[in-house]
Amino acid sequence: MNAKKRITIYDIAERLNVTASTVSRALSNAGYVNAATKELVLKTAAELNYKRNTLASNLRMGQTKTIGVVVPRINQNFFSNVIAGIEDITYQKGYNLIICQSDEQHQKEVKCVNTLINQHVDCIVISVSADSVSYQHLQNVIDQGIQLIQFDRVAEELETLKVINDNEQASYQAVCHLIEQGYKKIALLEGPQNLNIFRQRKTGYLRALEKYNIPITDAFIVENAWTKELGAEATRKLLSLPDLPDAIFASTSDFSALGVLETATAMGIKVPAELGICGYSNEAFTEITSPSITTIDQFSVFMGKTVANLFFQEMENNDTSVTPKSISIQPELIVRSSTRRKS
Amino acid sequence: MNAKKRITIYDIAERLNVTASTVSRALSNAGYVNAATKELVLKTAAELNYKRNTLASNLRMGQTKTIGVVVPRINQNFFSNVIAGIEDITYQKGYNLIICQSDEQHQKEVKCVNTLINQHVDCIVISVSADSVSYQHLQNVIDQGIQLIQFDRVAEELETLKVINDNEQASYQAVCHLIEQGYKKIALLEGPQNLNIFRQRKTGYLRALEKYNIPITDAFIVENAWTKELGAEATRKLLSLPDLPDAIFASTSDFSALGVLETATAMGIKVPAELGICGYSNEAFTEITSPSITTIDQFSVFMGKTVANLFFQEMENNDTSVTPKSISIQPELIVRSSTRRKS
DNA sequence: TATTTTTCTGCAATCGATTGCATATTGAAA
DNA sequence: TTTCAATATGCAATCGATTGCAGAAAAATA
Repeated sequence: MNAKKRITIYDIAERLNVTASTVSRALSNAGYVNAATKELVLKTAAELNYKRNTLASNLRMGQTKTIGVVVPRINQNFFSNVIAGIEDITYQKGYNLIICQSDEQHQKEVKCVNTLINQHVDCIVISVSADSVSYQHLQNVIDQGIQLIQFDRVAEELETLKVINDNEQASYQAVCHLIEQGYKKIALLEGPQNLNIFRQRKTGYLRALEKYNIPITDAFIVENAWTKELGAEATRKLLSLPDLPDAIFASTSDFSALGVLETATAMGIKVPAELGICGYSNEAFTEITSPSITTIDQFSVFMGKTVANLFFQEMENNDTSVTPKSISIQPELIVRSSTRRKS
Repeated sequence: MNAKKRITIYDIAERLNVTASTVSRALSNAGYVNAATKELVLKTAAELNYKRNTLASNLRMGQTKTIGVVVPRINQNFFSNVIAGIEDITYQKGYNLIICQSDEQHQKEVKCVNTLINQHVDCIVISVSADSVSYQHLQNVIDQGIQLIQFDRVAEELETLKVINDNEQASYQAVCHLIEQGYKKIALLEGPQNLNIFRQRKTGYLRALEKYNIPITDAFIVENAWTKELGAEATRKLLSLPDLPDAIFASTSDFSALGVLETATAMGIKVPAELGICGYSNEAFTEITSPSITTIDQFSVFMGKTVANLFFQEMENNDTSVTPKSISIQPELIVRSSTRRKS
């Protein structure tokens, strides 16, 4: 690599017979600088193609104007949308993003978080990985005086800023909708229960059943079915029970719901007539399957924007004033063909 | 914000009655350090919860072990997959990623690139935005001695490392396939011609027609139809021509192809019997539409890995030895129901 | 034991930008 | 003309980690 030496403020200073101080002041628009000098500096900087060394600047200033984001999977729709939302806001404020992927592995997550701390980011935004158990690394972030914002999948016991979906309510609504459509034996595909979001979705499911006085059937609750394949497998199992369910709520994801749909279709079971299907996330494809899949929209881009805005708000009133520590976004049930039996 | 002072090597040094030099050497495993001293340093560092200040380190060392990535849209499947691929490799090597989004706007792209230069990233990976015209900002990157790697959408005139898809060949194959299936009047939905990829795809289309001695019908070539909506609109236009096409190659994206499919279906035109449809990108949904859509897989994650590996290779043999400057990945035509007329 | 080599540690400079303090210049007010 | 404020610039320290050089201590060799 051609490691040419970069132009620094000293080069500019030398050329103009002033000191670096003056150049610095001219470039950063701070303090007193003669108008003519300033113009000269600016002109010379442009000529020499000067680029400020952010490292040096940040080191001196003690802040990096950088936000670190840790998500389980960058290329998962929900997360990439959240990131896009964050980026939208932070870009406007002149902040940078460093993005890390935990790959759903606790150990990698810890490593990512530590790297971000070392990088002196001003804030860490995280959605914890599925196999997280300990949260020492997050406590660490707080101890280092770095703003920590959790979103979606959060460690509830940690006192941090949080942006979450009201999963329980959304799930409750979805199941109520199924019941109102005449489904009576509703199965639940649930996700890893160490994640708050999946616990909440389960609670919503149970609450809806309770409201309508529908007994809970243990066999209808299937653990850990959050990929298309696992959804398909769960469906095969459910549909071979002596007492069949008449609806399946894939609370884990739309992919899981897709697995359900494909399996049911392959088995010659009619959706929604014989089996109702509801997913979670409002992935783009849910609209174009046949039948289209009822699901829950999480407003992911908006969620990202909310996270970023929360950070900037918190920055501004650093007077430890009491700001709401947890923002809850109301997801929306999107009813489509896969659950519509009544007009 | 609680800006607690962080522990530095000086704090450790003071506590142990040695100098920062020794602490530094102990922590970075470089130079001579007494084994006992080293152990003490390590122990104390852990106790005090010391985190190295990467800013200071990078400033001194002149390298950041960071790669900047600029893409048009973070949350577009192809790009988020490429990023995931890059991340996979760079993570293993202990490198960080800074991700920026140009939003398909040239001006924002320039700003992103400049920020990355300021951040002293070791490498910039970019796929240019749709409305790019000038490439001065990229020339800048090179001039600053930063490794530049272009992928997918590249400015061909710039002499940089490139990782591209063989778009022309893929497009050629797709159209040949259509012709072999008996389609004779094939329309093309093309993308912005200032992007190399769309020019290449058009060339492939023309080459295929030529091979089979099919005359070019200007009315069958529709400009700028790269969203679902634009694809739908183009389809309405095409299907109201006096002389109808019998196939549409949405060379821009699968979304465009989806627009075609939906419009055709709504108009009561049978796919693939009356109209063949081929998309581009192998988005997840192409598999689950009915009929499923023939498309081209770009191996996006692999592409990301290739980009990252290329960077590290280039790093290692910095002796300006001649490495291939351009890697071409062969995309794969995935034939599905939307174009299958013959068994 | 004397000499050379190896190991250990400290000193001080460095990376590039920023900033408090001091000094110098200019201009305005008394 | 004197006095004070405002403006302009320089000096030098600072942010935290790294490293070449030098001297001291320990170990190895003659």
